[in-house]
Amino acid sequence: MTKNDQHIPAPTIRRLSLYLRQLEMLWMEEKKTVSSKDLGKALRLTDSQIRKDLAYFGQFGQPGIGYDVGELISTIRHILGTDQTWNILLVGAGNLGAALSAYRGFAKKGFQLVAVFDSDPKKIGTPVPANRELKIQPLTDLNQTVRERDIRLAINAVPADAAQDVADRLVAAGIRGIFNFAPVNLDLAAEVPVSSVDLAVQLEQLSFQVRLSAPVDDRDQADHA
Amino acid sequence: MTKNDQHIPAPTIRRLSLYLRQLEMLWMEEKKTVSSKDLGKALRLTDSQIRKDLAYFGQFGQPGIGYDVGELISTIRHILGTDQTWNILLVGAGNLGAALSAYRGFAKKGFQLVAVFDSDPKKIGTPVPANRELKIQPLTDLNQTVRERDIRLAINAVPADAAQDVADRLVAAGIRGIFNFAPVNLDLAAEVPVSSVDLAVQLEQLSFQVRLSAPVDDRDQADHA
DNA sequence: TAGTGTGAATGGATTCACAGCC
DNA sequence: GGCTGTGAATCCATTCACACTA
Repeated sequence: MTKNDQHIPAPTIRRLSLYLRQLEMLWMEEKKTVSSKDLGKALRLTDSQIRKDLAYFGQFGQPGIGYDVGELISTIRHILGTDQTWNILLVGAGNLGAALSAYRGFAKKGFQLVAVFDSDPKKIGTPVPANRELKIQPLTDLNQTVRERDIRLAINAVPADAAQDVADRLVAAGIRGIFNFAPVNLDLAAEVPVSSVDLAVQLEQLSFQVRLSAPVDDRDQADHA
Repeated sequence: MTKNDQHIPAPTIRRLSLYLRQLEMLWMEEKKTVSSKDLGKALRLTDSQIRKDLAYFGQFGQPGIGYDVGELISTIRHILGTDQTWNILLVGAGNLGAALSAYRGFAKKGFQLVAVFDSDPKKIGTPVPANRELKIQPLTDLNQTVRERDIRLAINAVPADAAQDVADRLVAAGIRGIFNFAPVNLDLAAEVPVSSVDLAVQLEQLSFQVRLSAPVDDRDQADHA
């Protein structure tokens, strides 16, 4: 599928998801084609960057016209692997876990939550809020469920001190990729990709950027914007 | 504070947060010093990268010894701006908002949630779950509350179709940085930094990486790992 | 005319390699 | 011996510029 298996830059892959999101919006608005310039304006990227990114995977554009929105959506979905449905599981039925299991955005992209696990004996067997077909399972079910439901991706939403242990068990059970919410560095075999979101770290990054643009320093607020 | 206001690469800033997280762990374990090599091993980075990152801000290391853990923690906190407390607010008291308002990790890093807003009239005035001191406020309170509580950062956890409107109102109210959970590109003035987390996009990225390392293609699973 | 695809040029970030210090 | 700080070299990603096409 890719043009001849050269190496594709990681930033390109990240942007592909953004292109897709924007293209899906255009599709809703019944736009049939879009140029790299227009896409770039919406996403604050240069047009040449978009063309180069897409060119890694083939030639989809029509000179003078632009890209076909529908075709490009299918293509990017295929590249990213979301043209098929992925079964996913969730470990950790706390506050965050509950919110994630209720989130509709996953299913919209083809990620189907098919199992929820927790280590708290009091929670085992209780239904998952906002997804009444699922019951919370014990971690001892992990291997069997992963095999039976052909699950490749897992969301890890347990507290920091349990995260590494849970991650190890996920990998042992056959999980191939982990979406990690615990504020720790998971130490896993390199073949198991990990995508981490550390909520507090993100805020920290914001606070830095805010201070850059607003040199408040050690004094009280100076309100000359 | 920085060594003479040269430009600091964005990736360096991102890594600073990871260094800090790791250093705080070492601090718990009562490690007094750490070398760039050790830090690098834990975070899967090269030692020279860590030294270069830190050198942007001054000279903290001792040749032959390494870096003083406690001192480096204070320094990075100061650089990132988290040596002081930031008041933050949250808009959107749905599932995700509830989980975020219950999250302890923010306070641990010095981010104090002091107000929660929602547009649903039925929710106005009800207490915030897991934070009984706060009551959900209407968006019309925004300007006043931001001013009175000196809030600079906002978490935007409203549905996609409301996100841009809410973001505009946040900026108008004086918010300086937005942590955005809606799966849309916010179009804001460049001076207002935005840090976005799109949960579905992250899973998409994972699915791509999994397919890279596990060429399953269009056939059934091939189980020669 | 409007817009793609792509080699060449540029710009940034990472790694190397080593002088200097504990 | 162990480790930092930093110029130089390398590597990688982005942007430029233009031939080419509808």
